[in-house]
Amino acid sequence: MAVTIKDIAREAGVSKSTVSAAMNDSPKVKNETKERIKKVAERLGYVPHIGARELITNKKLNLGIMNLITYQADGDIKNSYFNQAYEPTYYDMASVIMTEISKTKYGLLIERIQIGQGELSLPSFLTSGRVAGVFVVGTMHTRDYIMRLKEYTDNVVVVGGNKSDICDCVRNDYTQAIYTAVRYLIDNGHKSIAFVNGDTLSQASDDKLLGYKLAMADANLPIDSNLVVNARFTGRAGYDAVRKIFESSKKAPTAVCFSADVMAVGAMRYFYENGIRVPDDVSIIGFEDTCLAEFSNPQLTTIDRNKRRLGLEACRLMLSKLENPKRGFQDIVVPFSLVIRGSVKDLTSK
Amino acid sequence: MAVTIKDIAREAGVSKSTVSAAMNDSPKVKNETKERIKKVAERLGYVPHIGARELITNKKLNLGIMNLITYQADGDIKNSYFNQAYEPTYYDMASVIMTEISKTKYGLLIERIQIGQGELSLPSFLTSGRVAGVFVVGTMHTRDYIMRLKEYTDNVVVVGGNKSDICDCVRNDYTQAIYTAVRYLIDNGHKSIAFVNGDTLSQASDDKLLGYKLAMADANLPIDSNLVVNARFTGRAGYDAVRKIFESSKKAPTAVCFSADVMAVGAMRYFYENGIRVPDDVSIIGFEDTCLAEFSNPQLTTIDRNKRRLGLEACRLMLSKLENPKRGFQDIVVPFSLVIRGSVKDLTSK
DNA sequence: CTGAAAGCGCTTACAG
DNA sequence: CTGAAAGCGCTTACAG
Repeated sequence: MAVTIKDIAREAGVSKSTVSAAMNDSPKVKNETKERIKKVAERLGYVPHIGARELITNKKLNLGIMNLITYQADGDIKNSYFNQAYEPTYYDMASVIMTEISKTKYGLLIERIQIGQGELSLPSFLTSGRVAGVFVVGTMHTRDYIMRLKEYTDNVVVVGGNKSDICDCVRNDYTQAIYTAVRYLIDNGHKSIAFVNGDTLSQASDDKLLGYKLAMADANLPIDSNLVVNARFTGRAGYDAVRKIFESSKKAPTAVCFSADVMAVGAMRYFYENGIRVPDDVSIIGFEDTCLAEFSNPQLTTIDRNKRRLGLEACRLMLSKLENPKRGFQDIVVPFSLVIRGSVKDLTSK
Repeated sequence: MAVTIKDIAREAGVSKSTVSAAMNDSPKVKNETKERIKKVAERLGYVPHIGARELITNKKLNLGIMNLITYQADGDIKNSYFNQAYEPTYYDMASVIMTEISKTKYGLLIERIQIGQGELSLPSFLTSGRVAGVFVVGTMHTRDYIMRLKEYTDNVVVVGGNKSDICDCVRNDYTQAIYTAVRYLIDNGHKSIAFVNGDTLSQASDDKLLGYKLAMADANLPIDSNLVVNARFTGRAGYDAVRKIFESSKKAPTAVCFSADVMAVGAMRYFYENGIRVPDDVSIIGFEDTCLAEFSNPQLTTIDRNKRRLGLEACRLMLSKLENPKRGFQDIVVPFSLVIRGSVKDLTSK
């Protein structure tokens, strides 16, 4: 049996109420008594019972994080990383949140949720009433889905998605980000630039396309609709996208902007297999800055979303909402940055 | 306010005891009453209060998973993926566990723990008494550390570590695995084979070294001690290891076996930068089968640890221990398999 | 400043 | 087969 406030009360010669007040640093308890009680608690190895506390305060002391998984055969992590959604991105985001939340009084539950296949399943930590709030990671959800979550809790923070009027959001300015990427290609002398956009179901795809169009327009470059395609967030999709572009175009583009690193690195396989050299024959740029970008050869030039900051802000928002449930929803836009590595060739100095 | 058994009792015209028994499918309740009660519960949207249940049963209804992180500056996920421990491996393992545990009555808490820097920190879900058991992912821990964990719970399952007499273990036969990898190189005609082993602190390094030695001995191949090095589990370490080997050897080895994919792919950067072609000039083989292996060019031949099976067995062990706390500790060895891709050249057909 | 009492939502003997 | 009572470990008014 674990030690309880009753044990401490007996040992310290005070009542349970006093122990409780002392452990919660209530100003009602004399400092001397408080210290004596705390010392006893320490000695006895007292750990408050979370369940009892949740019961009496009518507040949950856990938070949940849900990774929205798509394109994957039923929980099977084998089945080729190349063909499925690239999950390490979720982990990067989640890992910051884990570290931050572990410093608070909350525990952090985690669940992977498969969505996009008919009915939307909900995380069981939500439906079983375990959590005081949830972090939703990823862009592949709809407003309706968030509404479903909100039947269980009002404390929803979407990390790396889009602006929403029904929950807190932490995200990047996707239009500006892709604009910056394409602009960088243009500044390096590229004129024929393909754009491999993300999934049509992703909330960010429209913003990204706008960024591409704006950058091209600002440089007075015409847009060839054959060079703009949508693809899923997998290596395979990136591979297929560039194959289609390079096999069908009379004159291949000199550069390709991808709306996710995973597609860019997938495309590198196509280039490698076909003797098309990066960056000598084609320049490419990604978006996200995953480990894939740093481990590829050449290393991928990309846009760093600042996942650490994204996670930090998400925690801040969650904690503030928990403190002050009535405050309005917030939308935090985190700055991104261009990471120049080795996949873009400068055509101007040539 | 959430609906409680009291509400259901009133609505169904029975006592709280009966509601409780009915919801727990006790045989003591007549089927007819049971169904009536369940229907009411359903209609009212009843969700049992986990905390209350934990309190009265004196059992925790959450489990914890801890990812043992090494080589990393204080929770900072930026700071170069190339230079730090490769975490997606943890995520792969954890992801299977998430999926499995979400099907049970347990919730799953997650935490990243930095170890190997002086004092061993414990996950707060353990010290705060939230969990009924913990999954420990990774090889970078000591027996002492497991003992520390066991001060809090007897239900510890180490996933992907080594055999232990004080907890359940799910792992691979590292000696056999590396033997198989090296043997594959030998079968492809390689005679001068370097071995980049893992961190000296990893529990598996000794086993792996043995596998290398056995394979070489079985083929009557001499071991050049200059070709056997230890390295940390980072891309940078793999890079540095092969640089050292290739810069110092008079005759470079024709093949290198790495005890982790992350090091192999890190080494590919060195080869790429120095115009050493894989597999034409040097053959390499990894261990683990991470996404890095599939996304590299050429794709990395490696050993698949069968992470899915590893995670599945870990869950099975945890659940069985929870059911039957007195059973002895088990040691499950999961079969691995060789995944042949494009990083090994066949010298025999030449 | 300290203590006695009530009660959160559940389960578990025990009585009928 | 069903119900009344006790109690898990805590916090929160309230009384002194």
